[in-house]
Amino acid sequence: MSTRTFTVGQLAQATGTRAVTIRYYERIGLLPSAARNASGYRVYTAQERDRLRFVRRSRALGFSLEDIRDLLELADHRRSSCAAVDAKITQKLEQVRQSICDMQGLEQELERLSSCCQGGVIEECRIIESLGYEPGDGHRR
Amino acid sequence: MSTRTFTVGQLAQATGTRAVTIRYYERIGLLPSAARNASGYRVYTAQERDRLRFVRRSRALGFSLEDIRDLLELADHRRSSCAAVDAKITQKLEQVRQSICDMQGLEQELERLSSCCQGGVIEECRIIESLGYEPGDGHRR
DNA sequence: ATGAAGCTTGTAGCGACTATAAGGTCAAGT
DNA sequence: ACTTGACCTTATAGTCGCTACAAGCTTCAT
Repeated sequence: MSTRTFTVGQLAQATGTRAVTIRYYERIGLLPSAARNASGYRVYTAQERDRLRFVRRSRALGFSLEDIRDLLELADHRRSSCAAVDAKITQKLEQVRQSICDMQGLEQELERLSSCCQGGVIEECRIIESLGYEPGDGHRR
Repeated sequence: MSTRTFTVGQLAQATGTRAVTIRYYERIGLLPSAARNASGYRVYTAQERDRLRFVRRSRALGFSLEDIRDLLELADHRRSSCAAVDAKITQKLEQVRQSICDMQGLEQELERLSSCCQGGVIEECRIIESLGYEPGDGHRR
């Protein structure tokens, strides 16, 4: 049995998180209060490392800390249905797909703007014009 | 000649911005300090409306307020080359494309996770497992 | 005259960190 | 034994782009 423990810095290393972020997660109650050694240093177990990994992977998938709080709560009830978990995943998937669409809209608009730049001066710039701006004559010589 | 003026609320209406946001833009110096009428209300001209429109369209394209500060500075120098403007657009386009790629990665990962849910209980849930979490036995009956 | 809507200012809050300060602890080297 | 440097502790404030709230003044329609 592995009884390896971690300091906050080692846990940071092992999970690709910053130590300050780990303390932040503890402060907001996303992670439980860590045990302390004689001099007050936080001490973590492999299980806590896994929990943090779960948090970080969920974050990387786009879940908010509130979402993750819910996911952890769900995950801790081993005998409950995982339908709620799947629902969360599906919902996030929908959000991500919507974001992709939005971004593709931006991409097209930026392409259009870029292509209409002929390399002249601001005064005739179609980009600025396209963005709805007619600068004043403060600098018109 | 149109000498129409706007109150902050009318400007909000005309540009799809909230009045508080307009005041916020003024406070951080993104928009110049507005003129005031006798009772201290802000009074805007059509030119200021256009400037705000430019800000909002740029925001909608994904530019940060700092980016927009730069764009406005560029746009106000009518005789300068618009190469710098085009560079900003191109750079943002690259960022947007990168974001789309990232999001598509997320999309795939979420699809994979969702498809591996067989509708059982958390204990056997591949989703939770895939996210690197092995819950403790606090709830194991 | 009254009430609602709109304006003013200032301050505090959101999410998810990040940065800074001021100090305590530990291991290694001299 | 002492110093150095890396690590740990706490608390507080800052980031971005707003949003919300409070407390009061103005304008407008009824």
